[in-house]
Amino acid sequence: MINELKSVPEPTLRRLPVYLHYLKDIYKAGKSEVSTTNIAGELKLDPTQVRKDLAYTGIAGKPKVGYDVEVLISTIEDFLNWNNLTDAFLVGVGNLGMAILGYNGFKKYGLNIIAAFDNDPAKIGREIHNVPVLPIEKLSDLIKRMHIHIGILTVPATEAQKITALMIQGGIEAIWNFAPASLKVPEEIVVENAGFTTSLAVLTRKLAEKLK
Amino acid sequence: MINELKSVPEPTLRRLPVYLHYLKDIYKAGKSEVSTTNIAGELKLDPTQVRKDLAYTGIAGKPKVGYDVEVLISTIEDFLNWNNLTDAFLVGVGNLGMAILGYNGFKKYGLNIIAAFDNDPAKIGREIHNVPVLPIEKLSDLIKRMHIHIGILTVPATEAQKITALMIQGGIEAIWNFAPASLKVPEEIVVENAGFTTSLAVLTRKLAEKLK
DNA sequence: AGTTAATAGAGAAAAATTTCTCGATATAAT
DNA sequence: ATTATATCGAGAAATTTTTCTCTATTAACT
Repeated sequence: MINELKSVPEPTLRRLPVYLHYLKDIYKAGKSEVSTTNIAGELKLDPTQVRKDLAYTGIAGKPKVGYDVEVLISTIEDFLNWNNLTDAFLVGVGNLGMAILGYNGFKKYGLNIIAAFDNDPAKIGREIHNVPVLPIEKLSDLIKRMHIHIGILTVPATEAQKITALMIQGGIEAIWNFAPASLKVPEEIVVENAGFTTSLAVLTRKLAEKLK
Repeated sequence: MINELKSVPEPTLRRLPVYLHYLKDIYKAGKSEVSTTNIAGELKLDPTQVRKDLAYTGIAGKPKVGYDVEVLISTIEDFLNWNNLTDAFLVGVGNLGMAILGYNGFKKYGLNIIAAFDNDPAKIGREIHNVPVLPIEKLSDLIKRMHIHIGILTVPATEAQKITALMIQGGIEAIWNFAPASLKVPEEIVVENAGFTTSLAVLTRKLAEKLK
């Protein structure tokens, strides 16, 4: 039972990167200490909520002062495992897939995309932003051989389940799904849906509510 | 007070597009009726939860049968206002901005991107996937003149607040923010953060928890 | 027609999440 | 040293969200 990680409420988890970004901002601006009163005020949240969220990461603050910004940043990053690079495969080198390959900031978030896969002969064999594009046929086997844990899914919705099956066959642990589809996976596989449509639904509905 | 739209719990809102996708799938497959038992089983949710979610859209089901799939689809789409096209501007024609411009499925979600903005002279004046790229200087004024309600923000985090200010100056109503930054906006502006990092945090933490 | 089975919908209960209250503690000012 | 102030952290309360329970309704079967 040693080293077991306690599960965190998902709302908390979703706020942590928001804190992190703000903390990096003020760190760059020279602040070395910060209180939850300050964070909450800036991000329009409740101070107690921020305190409880931060408590999950295990950090301790000092009364009257708050938290050491530098320590807090690295504690959150550790908590999210963003200080360890994890290799990942990306499948689907379309518009979105290319954009993701082109964004070279993922290393900051612990993600290292080492290969991409597609079925378009025009793309296979090429390198996109220094990442080689390989044929889908090799996906399963390479996941297995290279012990890849994270698969990034940027294929059309129609292909999503098929590719998912291949990933699982190879032994993938987690899938970052950008397709607007809900994947069928065994219980133990981590799936995080990052499709635009969820977010867009929130936007369009709130706008409709606002404009009556 | 007539025509006031009741506000929906956000968790519900986030599930609606998931239902919608599944419903379209089974509709294509020829099913004309569906029960929440079925939906919930397929999406691994609780049937009562699905029923309560759907109830927000105002649809009524029939005992023993469930809901008419076609009616349900269009009811959800109406609810999200995806049956009305809303014009939008996109700002920041980088990797992600281009990918979004290249995805021509947004009309299905009620979104019509009619112009893009950037400060790169090499891009200004060109058309990307039939959308003209204009200089940032014109952003504010065109939002005002064309009564644009939705701004899509795909600029680097460092520019995000600056562009946000320009959008608000023009009178934007809602911002779909893809930058990993939390924007400062007046209370009445709708902001939906769609940055990757939130989603990635959930993925990497859950994976870390799973692998202990 | 009567019976059975499946499901919607309403309301209650349970669980999760957020917000409030308060005592303890560290810092700065007097 | 004493006092005043800001904030953490623990626990309680309130709120929101999810899950459970039950009744009524519809359709298919006997």
